[in-house]
Amino acid sequence: MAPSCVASVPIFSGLEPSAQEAIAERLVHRAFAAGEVIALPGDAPALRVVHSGRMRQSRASDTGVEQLLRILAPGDFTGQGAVLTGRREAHTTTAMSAVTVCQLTAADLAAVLREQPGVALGMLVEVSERLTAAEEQLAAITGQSVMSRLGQYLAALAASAGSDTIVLPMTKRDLASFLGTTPETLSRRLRRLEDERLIEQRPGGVIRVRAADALAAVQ
Amino acid sequence: MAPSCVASVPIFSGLEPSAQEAIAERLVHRAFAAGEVIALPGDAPALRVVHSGRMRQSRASDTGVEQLLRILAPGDFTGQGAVLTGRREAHTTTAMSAVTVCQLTAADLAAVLREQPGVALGMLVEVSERLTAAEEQLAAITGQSVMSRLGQYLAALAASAGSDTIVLPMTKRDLASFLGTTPETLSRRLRRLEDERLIEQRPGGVIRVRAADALAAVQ
DNA sequence: CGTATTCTTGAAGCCAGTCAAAAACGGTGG
DNA sequence: CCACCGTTTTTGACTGGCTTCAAGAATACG
Repeated sequence: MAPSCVASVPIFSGLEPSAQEAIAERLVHRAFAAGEVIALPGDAPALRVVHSGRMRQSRASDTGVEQLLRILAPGDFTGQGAVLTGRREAHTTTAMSAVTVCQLTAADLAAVLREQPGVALGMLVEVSERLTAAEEQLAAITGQSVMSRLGQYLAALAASAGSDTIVLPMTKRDLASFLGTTPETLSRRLRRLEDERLIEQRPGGVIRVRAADALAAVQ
Repeated sequence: MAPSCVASVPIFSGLEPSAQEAIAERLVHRAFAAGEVIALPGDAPALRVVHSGRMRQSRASDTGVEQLLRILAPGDFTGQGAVLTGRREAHTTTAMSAVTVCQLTAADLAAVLREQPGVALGMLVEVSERLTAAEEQLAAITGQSVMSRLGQYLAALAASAGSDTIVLPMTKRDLASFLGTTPETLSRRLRRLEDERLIEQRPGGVIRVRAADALAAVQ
């Protein structure tokens, strides 16, 4: 399992076999059951790469309101913020399903980055994309209504799925947190989109997008 | 000026003199007057390092509301998002004062990153910190009141200045945008903080913090 | 010293949050 | 296969923080 893990991870897969083996030796594998906590704020820094399953990452504000930041799928990594800056972990990470992760301590990651310059570049590209996404979301939350954010989210989901029937990749409660609102408001906005004939809801978080263009342009 | 520019920039300053010279040859220097636009959404990607002066970076939502993302001081860089992912520039960057920048095209940055592995690592650390900051702000905007965000901002400013008298590093209009609110609301909240004897406002954006602890804990 | 911004203040309206409870859903064991 | 239970989701009523629009005051700058 160890070598296949390294090979399946984008930031390591481009390396030569000998380099991959060196990394595999340092990696620690861990498994978590659905719902289990993988990391809490204040934990020691560690780079974690998802091998299988999905995990959710959130951050609580001072008042306790939780903001869902992202969902990590196989190949995605997390923990670079704490590892690179020497701070403690700032996020809460939990397993959404049964999850296996490959873990690297701060010291081991430092060694890998020194020996394998390509890894830093791969991580840099990924972190840059996340930063752009976070900044886009910041602008959307301060400048657009919940209705508008929801419409764009659903339109984007349909576009990336290449189908007009989509399955929400998380519970509606989580989607509300991700969009920066409450489950009550999300429910009402979905209802309004249905009333306006832009979507059609079916059980199990299945949504049929009837007018993607209009959905992405909702105010 | 060219060599001193490379030496004064954190992501390049650690390199050997010969490497710095190689980078200096690729750098293009540009100067901007206060208020001038340095980059607009849709511009061709380029890595820009601030040499002198300060510039502001913002992002507009679909409805036109502007979100101030950050202010760049000498040594800070921008444009990595577009350069690394091959997309077009997403932010608006303007000069707050007279500004000189060192610029690197996407192709030249790629060459530098290939030849100088240490640069990618330095950029990775910086971009990671920005991502953490953006995520923190995201959680603050969805989970805390304007009052609370303002209190924490002022307390942090006083702490980093090491003094109880601080000068706002931007106009109040910009601060409102940065905090995700409007100038009107910011004005009212500052007034309330004065009424509660937590701060004291003086002309020119000068604020005396009278109770930093209470300020950081305001709800 | 005049003028354009920036900032402040007032009044009114609305979007979204909160609290509360009913309804729907999904999984489980008998 | 179906009744049961906990969770998720929905709906209703209400509240409130913030935004908006508008106009006046203060400030900065040429």
